[in-house]
Amino acid sequence: MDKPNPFNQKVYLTVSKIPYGKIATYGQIADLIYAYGSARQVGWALRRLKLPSTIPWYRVINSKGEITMSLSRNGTDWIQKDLLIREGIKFNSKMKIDIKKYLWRPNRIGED
DNA sequence: CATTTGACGCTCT
DNA sequence: TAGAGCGCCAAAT
Repeated sequence: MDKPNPFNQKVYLTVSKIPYGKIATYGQIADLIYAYGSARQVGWALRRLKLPSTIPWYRVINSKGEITMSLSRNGTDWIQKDLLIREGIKFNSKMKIDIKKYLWRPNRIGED
């Protein structure tokens, strides 16, 4: 079975805080867990998730405001798109999200 | 142990 | 605005 890595746990914890209808980027998550520059490791952590999961993994996208499509994801990328649309997030003609509008802003003062 | 791969991201052209 | 190049770091081969 999977050994619980501290890094992964931090990723899952942070991702779990993303509110409904909002999104976060890989780099943002990495930054929040004090691992600036390790965006790829965030992706690696989410890849290890078994679906279905209680973690809103689908609310994490890349900095371009789009879902990272990859054959290695075995179709989970399209599932992600569907789930986001179900939360009211809109995609434009280029399959992109208005990141400025939906980006999650972690514990700001007076929030949370 | 060396090399490649990958759910990323910033910078330069 | 788009695309190419480079840096990043853990896991897989």
